Amino acid sequence: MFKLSKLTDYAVVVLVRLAREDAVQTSPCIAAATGIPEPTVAKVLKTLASGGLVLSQRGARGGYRLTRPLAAIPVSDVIAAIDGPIALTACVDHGACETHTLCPMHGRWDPVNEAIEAALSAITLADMDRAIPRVFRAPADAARTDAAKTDAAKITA
Amino acid sequence: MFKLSKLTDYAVVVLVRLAREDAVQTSPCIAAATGIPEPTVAKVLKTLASGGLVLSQRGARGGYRLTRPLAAIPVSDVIAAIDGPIALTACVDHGACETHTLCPMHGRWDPVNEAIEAALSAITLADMDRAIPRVFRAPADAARTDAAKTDAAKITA
DNA sequence: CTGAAACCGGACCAGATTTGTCCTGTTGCT
DNA sequence: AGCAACAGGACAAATCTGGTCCGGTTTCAG
Repeated sequence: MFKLSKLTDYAVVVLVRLAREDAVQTSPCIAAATGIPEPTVAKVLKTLASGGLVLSQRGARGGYRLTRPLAAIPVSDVIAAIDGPIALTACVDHGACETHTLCPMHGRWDPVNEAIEAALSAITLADMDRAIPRVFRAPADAARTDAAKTDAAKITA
Repeated sequence: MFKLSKLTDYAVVVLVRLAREDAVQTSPCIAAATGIPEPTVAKVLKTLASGGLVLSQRGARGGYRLTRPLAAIPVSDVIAAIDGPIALTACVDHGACETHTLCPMHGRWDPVNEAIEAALSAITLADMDRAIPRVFRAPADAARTDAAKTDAAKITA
């Protein structure tokens, strides 16, 4: 029904959260800060890493960090990383449906697909970050402060 | 994964087919012409009828016909009729997620949603009809022999 | 050198959603 | 009347997603 997966939603939250710190952040830490279950955060981060949106640092004291600023990440990249390439229907980019001869719609969705991709490429995560009503910014910031303290404690410990 | 349902795909095929005749057409007839199973065609048409995109004529000699020309039907209308209103995430148009205070992304997807809706409203079924490679234009009625050279028909957009 | 912390990558199950079909009215032409 | 065709919902099967868990590997700290 033309919705995107919840994982993509999470990915945006995680990425924005990741942008608030310079240091690498662990998935448990991000999970605590965002309220998303830890295994899910880990899964999202792994996917984002293989998509090249975040860098991973292995070993103790490891974690993740962004590869580019939020303003350089269009929404289309996040969706592509999580959900795979944007393709509204099976006909769009695979050469064709199995039966060329009977598929009366081959290539039909191409212009639609391109229009959507263009729209999605024009919006960056920085835009989405700005779009949050201020009512929700403050609490998020508060949560961040707390979490940051926790992080600091852990790091200095 | 950011795909639309197959039903929507069918709906476009059915609507385009419907536009080729002035007279009302029955669902069995359309099913035969498009190769889509008859019960499914009937389901799609019923949905489209309740969405106001086609008019139904009951009784013997009944059938369906378009309420407006293809050029006056944006893709967004078809999607809205089949899949419901366009809403990328649950947060988009419902007031909010259950827990306002903890949802750090309330309202975040709004600009994205609007961009997509705009892109979808700008493309009509007539545009999609034109987008079909010529190999597939005439032959919706009769399976053609030249299906092999579809590659040559790669869109010249 | 040893241990712990953290990522890697895949398998896995439960649940929701979608697909496609059918059945029983109701309407309206002939 | 009789028949053709739509109306509307119920339904089972299949697919997909969401979310979790596991063993393995890498790296840092003591």
